[in-house]
Formats: sequence, C-alpha cells, structure tokens
Amino acid sequence: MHLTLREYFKRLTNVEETALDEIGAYFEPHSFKKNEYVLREGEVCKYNYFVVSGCMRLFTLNKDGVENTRYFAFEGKFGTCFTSLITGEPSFEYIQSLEETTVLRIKKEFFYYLVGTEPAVNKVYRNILESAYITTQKRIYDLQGSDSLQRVKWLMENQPDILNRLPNKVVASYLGITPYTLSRLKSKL
Amino acid sequence: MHLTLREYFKRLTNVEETALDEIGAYFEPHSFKKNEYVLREGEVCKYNYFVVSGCMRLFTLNKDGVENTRYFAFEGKFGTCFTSLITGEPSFEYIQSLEETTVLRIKKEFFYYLVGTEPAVNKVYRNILESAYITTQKRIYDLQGSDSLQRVKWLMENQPDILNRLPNKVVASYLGITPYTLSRLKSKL
DNA sequence: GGAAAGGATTGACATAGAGCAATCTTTAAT
DNA sequence: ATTAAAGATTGCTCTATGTCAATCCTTTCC
Repeated sequence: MHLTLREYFKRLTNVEETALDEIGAYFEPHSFKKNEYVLREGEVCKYNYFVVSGCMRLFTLNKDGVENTRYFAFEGKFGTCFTSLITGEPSFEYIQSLEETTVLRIKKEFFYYLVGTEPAVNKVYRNILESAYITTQKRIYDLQGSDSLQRVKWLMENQPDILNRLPNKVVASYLGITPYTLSRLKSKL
Repeated sequence: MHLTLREYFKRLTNVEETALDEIGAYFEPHSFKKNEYVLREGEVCKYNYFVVSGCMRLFTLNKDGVENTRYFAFEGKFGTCFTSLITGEPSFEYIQSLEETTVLRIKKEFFYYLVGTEPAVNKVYRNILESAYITTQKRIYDLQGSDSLQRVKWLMENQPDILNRLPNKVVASYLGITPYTLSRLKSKL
C-alpha cells in the first residue's frame, strides 16, 4: 500500500499491517492532467479517489453556465461524488483536476465490499462521512448567514490554501459570489 | 422496542427480533412541549433523538439575533446535533421542538457503543450520515446557486410539509431569507 | 520569446433582497 | 369570549452584489 494512504489508515484506525496490504491491493494508481475532467455530469461515478498529490474539485454547472464549487480534495484526502456512488444514479456534479494530480482509486464495488467486511475501512468511511457532515453543516450556516466579506475573511483564516493556491475564478465559485465581487473585496483587506 | 423505531430498523436492515429488543432497551421515551429547547448553544449534546411524533428543528442564532435553520426532524426521523455528539465539543446550534413532540432518546455513549458492536446500528448510522450527506450537498448548491424565488418553488415541490405545517418565520429562516421577502414571494405564486 | 487566450481588475449601472414602520390577522392565555 | 402578544403583510427606502464593458495582466504554447 502506498505510504500516504497507509499513514491515513494508521491515523484513523489501529489496523494490522497485513490487513493494510490486503486493502491496498484494491487501489490502483492513476493520474490526471491539469484541468482534466475526472467525472462529468450525467455519468455514474464508479470510483472513490484518494489524492496523493495535486488537487481536484467538485462543482456543478447551472443552465446559465455558472459554476458552483462545493469541495476541494487536496493531497491526503478522499474525494468523489458520494451521492452518485451511494445511489448509483448519474452525477449532477463534475469532478475536475485543478493541477497535475495523482490519485489512488478504488472501484465502488470493492470499496463498499470492504466497508462491509473490513472494520478499518468501515471506520475510515464513517470518518469521511462524519467529517463531511461537520464541514458541510458549518458551510450551510455560513452561506445562509454571512455576507460576502465575512466569507472571504473566514476563508483567509481557515483555508488560506484555497485562496493562495487556486485561481480567483474558482475561489469565487466556492464562495458563491462572482469573480468581480471577490476582486473588489480582496482590495478592501 | 417502540413500533415506529422497529419499523425504521426493519426498513434499513435485516436485523433479528432479539437484537432489536436489546437495542430498544437503550432508548428511553421523553416528551417536549411546543417551543421547548432541547439543546442550547454552548451545551454539549448528550443524546441522539428519534422523533415519534411532532417536530424539532436545528438552528443557530447569530450575533444580530438572526436565526438560521438547517434541519427539521419530523416523525420517524433521527435528529440531533451530530457535530457536538461526534466531537464532544459544545454545540454552536440549538435544538427546539416546534410542536408538542415525543421522542425516543439514547445516550451518546450507548449509541456509539452500539454503532461499534451491533451491525444493525452501524448500518443505520451509516444510512443517517449518507442521507445527510446527499441532502446537505444539494442544499449547498441550492444556497449557492438559486435565487429566493427558485428556493421557495423548490420547497413547494419537494417539501410542502415544511411550508404548510410550520410558521412563515421558521420557513424563512430555513430558506435563508427574511419573513418579509418570503411573504412577498408567496404572493407571486 | 512572442502571440493568443484566458483571467483579473475596475468603472458605470441595474436589481434583488434587506431593513424599517405601519397595519392587519392569527394565536394563545386568562 | 376577550384581550394581549406574536406573526404576517405591504409600502418605502437603501445597500450589497450582480451584470456588462473596457482594460490590463498572466499564463500557455508553438
């Protein structure tokens, strides 16, 4: 099993080395060029992705062509369209690599097989869902209750990576504002 | 075990009757008056609640006194501040009964003990988290990408209960708009 | 290394939705 | 049933943010 993924499992579980090797056998390495689409709207998501290096984002495209970004998966994080993975229905969101990105990917069927049979994977999955729960509920309150300036400030303090590493346009689509507004707000800080 | 909760488990798992009785022993009935606070900001959440009848909501109060509602738990649903339950930290949100409400509640420690030992409870918890994941991610895209009118229309089509059963003020705090705006939008339909 | 394409910035203008106040309606309590 | 309290509606005004257009800057690619 790849070192980064091994560390990930060891941090969250007290799994045996032998089990880790078995689990690791289900993952295969893959890489994406910058700005490549990993999944498009309408496709059924078939993999769960663990990002080894680079960055992917999940977003939707509405009928006016406006992008809304919901999540960034940086190094050492799992990222996939869980909604499609769980339901088996076509995805309404896109996954895109924002940089040259290498991942370890595992087929949906294998992943859920391991969730059911390997306590370590069950635990990891539970942790992914719990973390997502905590993050997204905070995000909902933020989107409901804060104005744009507060949101930019929050991002600067809590996820400066996003602001520094990613293009303005993408950051704006994460904050739910236009690039114009973001540009203006940044000049006020 | 109470019938409603029994049905809930049977729908999601193929658990044995005997196991259900054991699990049920950890739940205790409790009731709340209308508008009673089940949990206040700053308190650590100690229970998971299964609503047998009535309705609870989860919301925050910001420094200007504005309420933002994130979730409603109607009959046959689990509802609690999972963020506090998971982390053990004080809650930043409130839980309030919106009607005369009866619940079955289970202590945090028992609940997570059962998640670790009873496959049926593990499955149910996984389902709660997965459902929450799917719902909240759609909600994020909605808050990011729709205007107020679209949101009201969406609510009418998808969760008319909320519009019909609950006061305007509460519905507005769920949609992230003021009661004034909601009132005006409703007259346009 | 220079051209082309895409992203960022900024000004002028338009608009959705907030805030406030007055009034009307419903709910709850005695 | 009567009254008090809370919620709903609606007119007016104001502000934050979106839209569009022009210009400037940066990256990419041959």
